[in-house]
Amino acid sequence: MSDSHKRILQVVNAIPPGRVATYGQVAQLAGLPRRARLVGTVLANLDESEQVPWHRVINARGAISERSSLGGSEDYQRILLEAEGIVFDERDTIELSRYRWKPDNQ
DNA sequence: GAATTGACGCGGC
DNA sequence: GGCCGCGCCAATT
Repeated sequence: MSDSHKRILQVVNAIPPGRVATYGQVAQLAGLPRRARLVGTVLANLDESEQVPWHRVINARGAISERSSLGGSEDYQRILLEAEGIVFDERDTIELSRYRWKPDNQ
């Protein structure tokens, strides 16, 4: 496991419930500016035993990017987020200005 | 080891 | 935020 991977997982793991973070944000917090895509690959290859709240990581538009291989539960991520109090609008997006995680204030 | 692909971001139009 | 193109890095083929 690379150090970059560990830092990414650490950041994702630090996202408080009821808040979300974009890939770019996670990448930057992990010390990897503009490596949003890397965050995606790492999460895609996540091991089951990692126990990371990957559902709190979304794309820059505030929408959910689903995995290549859907395990049948396509809306699993959305369900988890709604369970934390996050509301989706008609376009299946959330208000980033309201739910985005702010590391400074948490 | 080169080419391809992939949970993306950002600047332009 | 809709679509297009470019950039970036790792895993896969």
